[in-house]
Amino acid sequence: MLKEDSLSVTQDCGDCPIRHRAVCARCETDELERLENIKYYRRFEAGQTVIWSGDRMDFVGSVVSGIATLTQTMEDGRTQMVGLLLPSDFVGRPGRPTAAYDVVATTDMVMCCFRKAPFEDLMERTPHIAQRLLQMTLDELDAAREWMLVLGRKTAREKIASLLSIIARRDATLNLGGLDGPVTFDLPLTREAMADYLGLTLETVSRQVSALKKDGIIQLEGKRHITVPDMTLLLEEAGDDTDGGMLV
Amino acid sequence: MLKEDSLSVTQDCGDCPIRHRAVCARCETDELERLENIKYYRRFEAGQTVIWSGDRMDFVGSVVSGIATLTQTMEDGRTQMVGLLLPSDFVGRPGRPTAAYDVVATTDMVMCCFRKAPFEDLMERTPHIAQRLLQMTLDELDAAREWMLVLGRKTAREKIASLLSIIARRDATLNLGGLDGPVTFDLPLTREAMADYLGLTLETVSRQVSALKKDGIIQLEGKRHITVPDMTLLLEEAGDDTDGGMLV
DNA sequence: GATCAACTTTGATACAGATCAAGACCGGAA
DNA sequence: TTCCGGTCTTGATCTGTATCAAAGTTGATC
Repeated sequence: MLKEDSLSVTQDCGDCPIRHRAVCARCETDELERLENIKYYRRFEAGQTVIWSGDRMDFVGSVVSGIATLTQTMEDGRTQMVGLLLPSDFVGRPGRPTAAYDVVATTDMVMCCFRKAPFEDLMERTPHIAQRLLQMTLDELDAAREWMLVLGRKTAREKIASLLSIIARRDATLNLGGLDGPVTFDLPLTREAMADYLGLTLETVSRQVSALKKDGIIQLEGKRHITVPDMTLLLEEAGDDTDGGMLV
Repeated sequence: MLKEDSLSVTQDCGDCPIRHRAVCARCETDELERLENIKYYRRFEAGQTVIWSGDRMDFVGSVVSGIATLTQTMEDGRTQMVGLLLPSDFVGRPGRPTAAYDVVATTDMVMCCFRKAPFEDLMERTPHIAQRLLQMTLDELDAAREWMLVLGRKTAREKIASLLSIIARRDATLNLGGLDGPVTFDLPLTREAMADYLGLTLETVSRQVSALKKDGIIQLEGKRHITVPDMTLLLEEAGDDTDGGMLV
C-alpha cells in the first residue's frame, strides 16, 4: 500500500493525512507499520480545548477533519490567533515537552495522533519523516511570515479580504478545485475569532464584512455562508500581488 | 574534530556556525568533509542586498557575523520585515528554487554559504542535518508566531519594548551573558527598519523611544547606543509574561 | 572648518479603528 | 408560542497612530 510520495491529502487512505504527509515510498514498510501501531484517533466537539499553552503534551498529530485554532493570550486577555489548523495540518512539536499555544477546536474535529516518544524514536530511525516534517514546517513558516505582512501593514478591509481568500483557497483545493468561477464556502470562524486572527475588534470585522457585501465583492447568506462571485476582485481587495503567491 | 552535538555558536570552530548547528557527532566524518568542501564565504557591506524576492537562489547558508533582514514589500511600497537574521541564523530553503523575501545586510556581514544542490544531496544522505534543520525551523516558526502577537495586539510602546528586549537578549546570549545587571548594546537598525519590523511609522518609533528614555526605562547615548538599567522593567513594558518565554 | 546627505526628533493635524452602547437576529429549550 | 443566550450589526464618540511639515543632529567629504 501507499507506494508514492504523494502530497495530496485524502487519496487512497482517507483516514490519516499524516501518512501521506510525513512518510513516503522510500521509507521501509515496517516503519510504516510501526507508525500505524502508535497511531490513535481523538474526537473533539466544537469549542472544546485540545490543549492549553504550557500543558504537558505527549503526542503529535494532524487534523483529519474539522478546524482548530492556535492562539496566544496576554495576561490582560488580549488574544492573537497564530495559526488556523485545517485538515492535513500538523500539530505539535517533536522535541518539546509542553504546548506553546492554546489549541481549540472551532468545529467538530477529528485528529490522528501519535504518542510523542515513539514518534520521535521513529523519526530518529526514518530519515524521510524528518525531511517531510521539515518541508511542512517551512511551509508553515512561510504562512506565518505572510501573515505578519497582513497584521503589520494591511488595512482592516484588506485583512478581511486576505482571510476570506485564504479560507476560500484552502476550501477549494481540499474539496472541488476551481477558483475560476464563483466560490462558495462556510465561514468556520465567529466574528470574534476572525478578529483575533486579524488583530482587529469584532465590531470592525462585522463592519468590513458588511462593506465588502455592499460593494458586491462577496455575497452573504445568513451570517456564515459566503459566495465570492469573482475571486480576482477579492484578491485585489486583499492587496496581494496578482500571482498565486499566497500561502497557507 | 567536533565531537559533540553542540548548539552553541562559536566554540571550537569560529568560522562557520552551520557546522555546529546542522551537524553533530553522529554524522560520519566524511560527510563533514563533504560539507566542508561545498562551503564558501560571502561578504556584504551594510545596505547591500543579498538577494531579491523572486530571484533564483542557488545557495543556502548561515550568518557568521553582522545582521541581515528579511522583508516583504507590497506593490504600493508598504514594507514588512518578517525576520531579523543574527549570527548563526540559517538563510534559504532547501527544496525551493527562488527566494521568497528580500534579504538585505543592515551592517557589514559575512555569510557562510553552501551550494544548494550539493547541500540537498548531502541532506538526503545525512539524516541528522534534516533533523537539525527541523529544530531550527521550528524555533523560527515559534519566533514568527511570537511576533504575530506583537504585530496584532501590542501598542506602539509595547512593540518598541518587545523589539529592544529581543535584541538585548540575543546580544547578551551571543556575547557575554547576564541579563541581571544593566544591559548595553548597539541598535543595529535605523528607526525606519524598526518601524518596518513593528508595523509602525518611523515617527512613531522615534516618539516611543524618546518616551521610554524619558521614563527611565532605557538610556540613550547618541541615537543607537542603548543601556537598559533593569531588564525586568523593559519586559514589563513589553507586556510579556514574567517568565523567560520569549523566543528568537 | 564648511557643506551635505542621511538620519532623527518634534509639532500640528487627520483619520482608521477602538470603545461604548443599543438593538437585531436566530436557534434551541420550556 | 415565548423566552433566552449567543452571535451579529449598527451608531456615536474617542483615541492612538499616521500623516504632513519643519527643524535638529551626526558623520563623511571636500
